[in-house]
Amino acid sequence: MAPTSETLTAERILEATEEVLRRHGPAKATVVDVARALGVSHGSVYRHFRTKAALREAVTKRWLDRTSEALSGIAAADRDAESRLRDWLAALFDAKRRKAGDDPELFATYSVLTAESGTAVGEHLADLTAQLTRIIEAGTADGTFAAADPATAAGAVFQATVRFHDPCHAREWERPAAEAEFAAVVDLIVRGLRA
Amino acid sequence: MAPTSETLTAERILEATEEVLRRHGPAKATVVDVARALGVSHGSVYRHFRTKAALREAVTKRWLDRTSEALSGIAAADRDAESRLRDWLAALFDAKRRKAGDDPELFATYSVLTAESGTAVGEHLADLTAQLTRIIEAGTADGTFAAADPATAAGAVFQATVRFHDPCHAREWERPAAEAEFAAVVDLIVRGLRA
DNA sequence: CAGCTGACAGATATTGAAATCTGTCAGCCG
DNA sequence: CGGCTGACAGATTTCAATATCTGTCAGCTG
Repeated sequence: MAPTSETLTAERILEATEEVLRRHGPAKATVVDVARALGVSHGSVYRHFRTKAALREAVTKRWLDRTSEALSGIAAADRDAESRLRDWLAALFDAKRRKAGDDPELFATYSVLTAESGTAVGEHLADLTAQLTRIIEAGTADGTFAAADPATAAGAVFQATVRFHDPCHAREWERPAAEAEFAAVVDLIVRGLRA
Repeated sequence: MAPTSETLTAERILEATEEVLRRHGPAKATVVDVARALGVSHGSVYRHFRTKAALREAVTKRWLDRTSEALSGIAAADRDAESRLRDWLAALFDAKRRKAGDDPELFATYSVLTAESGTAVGEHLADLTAQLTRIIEAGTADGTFAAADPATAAGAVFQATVRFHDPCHAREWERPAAEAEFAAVVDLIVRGLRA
């Protein structure tokens, strides 16, 4: 807000961009707005990010990475594979549902950003399925699960729960039945994985 | 096109509306266009459908019903439950993917219509899960499947395959990996249902 | 001289006036 | 008399003029 005199860094630009996106929404947030918030000319912003699209993608990546990190703790926990899988899926659903419910406008903003993102979303999804793969590998090793190919199984689990983590289904997460529907899908999946 | 002199019926209006939607798309299709195509005044259309929204919903319902009918044959076929389930899911995916691939504009049109629809889509989904429920009930009866509550299981199966029939995932149906991903999800689900 | 500025060209978005559309209804026609 | 028409009010959409934005770069400044 008040033009700080610290050196202009990519990090500061990303913070200002998040703030501008939060205030103006994805359609009206401009590079000029970001520069104004930082008290610099918009030319300076282009010194750190080649295009507006690159700036938006960097903000998106930061946001996605925060989710990945929160979940990786559960994936790496020291518990039986089935509990970890259930907790991980529940945590993913919960995080998404909370974000969508608490601040719908901000969530809509990031939904637009992820839709226009080039590689950031793909990498994020690859990261999440890698976490799932680790859980299923552990379960296969200790005899809980029987998966010929843990990576394929992880992909199937991820896609079978798409309704509970993909933004395009956000509208349905608020319905009272959502919790029971989620439980039914997870039960079906876990039974499908068991040895 | 050429103003026919047959009596104006709801059916004829629906056909003309489909044609206008196909030509102009959902954003530009107007009631006046439909009336013009039929060679009548737009006031006459309002004699058969109270609002433009009701007219659009009726067209949507017709379109959805055609899908339901095509699938109900498979659901009622005289074969073992697991084959019927696999065929039914494959037929659903195939029908959707073909529609989206063959005429993307028309598919986009109907995606808009279903998104704005009030009850028609809900009824269609209820119809499809009812078909699934019948298959799973049959499988439970003959010992193939073990489902405490076939209706709940059917809902879970339907939602676990959402990625392969919900229009909001249409973009992903064209990717080469889609077929293998579908197979993996169906295998996981079928294993989860088995006794 | 490294980093920032601000003017610029072409692309995109906003605005408000004019055109079109939705939904109604009094009256016409067969 | 039942069904259709066409004019109408208010809402929505279109269109073109205007303003703003993106991305570049020559030159300023500390």
